[in-house]
Amino acid sequence: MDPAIDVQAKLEAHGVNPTPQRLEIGALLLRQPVHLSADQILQQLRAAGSAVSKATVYNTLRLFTAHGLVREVAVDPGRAIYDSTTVPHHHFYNADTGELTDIDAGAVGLPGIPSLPAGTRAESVEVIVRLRSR
Amino acid sequence: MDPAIDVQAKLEAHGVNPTPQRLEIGALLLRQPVHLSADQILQQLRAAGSAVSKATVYNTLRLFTAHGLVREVAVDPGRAIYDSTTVPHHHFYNADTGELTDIDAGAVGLPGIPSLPAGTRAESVEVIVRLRSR
DNA sequence: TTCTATGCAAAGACTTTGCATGCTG
DNA sequence: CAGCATGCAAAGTCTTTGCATAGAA
Repeated sequence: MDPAIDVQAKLEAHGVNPTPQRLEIGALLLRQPVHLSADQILQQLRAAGSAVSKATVYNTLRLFTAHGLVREVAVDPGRAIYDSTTVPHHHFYNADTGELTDIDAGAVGLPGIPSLPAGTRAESVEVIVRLRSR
Repeated sequence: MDPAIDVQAKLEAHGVNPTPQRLEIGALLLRQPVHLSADQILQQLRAAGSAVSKATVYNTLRLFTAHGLVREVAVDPGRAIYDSTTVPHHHFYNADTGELTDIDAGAVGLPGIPSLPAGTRAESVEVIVRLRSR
């Protein structure tokens, strides 16, 4: 059972055409829970000898996000982090190391979100606990 | 009681030298609770006839943040929003309009943040409720 | 062959850096 | 006069766009 099959099936299940570049990027993101920036993905591709362009990495990440294969995490204005865990959950963010750690949604109670502004619906509730190394 | 005095006093209380440019930027940010991006601040300065450069706006915002006069809110990777309310609180973020609204910290219960990773201390806990227009 | 989808070079947006200028002791 | 603080032009960094290419009908 070639693990590449998993990635291909996952792309197809989400309506994404499995091109070679998307399979390469998907292999890095979709086989295990990871938090990666676009640049980290590009580094890993280069290290593995791949020649996928930077623009294609960005476009692919945008496509994956639009199709629900990954989630964008906003912790640092200035670079997006992509999270391959798509079920609702929260994050520790260590501002000193840049390290991002998952917090299970069940571990955080969230009673009493106030009523939403008129004409809107809630799309997600995200808790970020910012840390500093001690 | 010239309101400009307020801004000057506030800068001095936080150890920031009140230069003309900083007073101009402070007047936009520090007199009332606002959420502004660097670009919005630049627009407002230009509209008021000011000639402060873009770089100075960015540098000043960084300085204000370092001295606790404003807080950076990470909602959109790609542009920072500066919040003149520095006491702990949370946010609604309308991804369609870009609008950011405060949620009082008392309105959201947050029982059970799991124990922190070893060697770290929590700096802040931020809840972001993402909205879409309906 | 025409039409659509794909991938990347080049362009754009946002932010930081390095240095010229002017002020302080 | 030496040294430091300040503000901005220019140089990054990160991301998106537009078009050439390749593939499908």
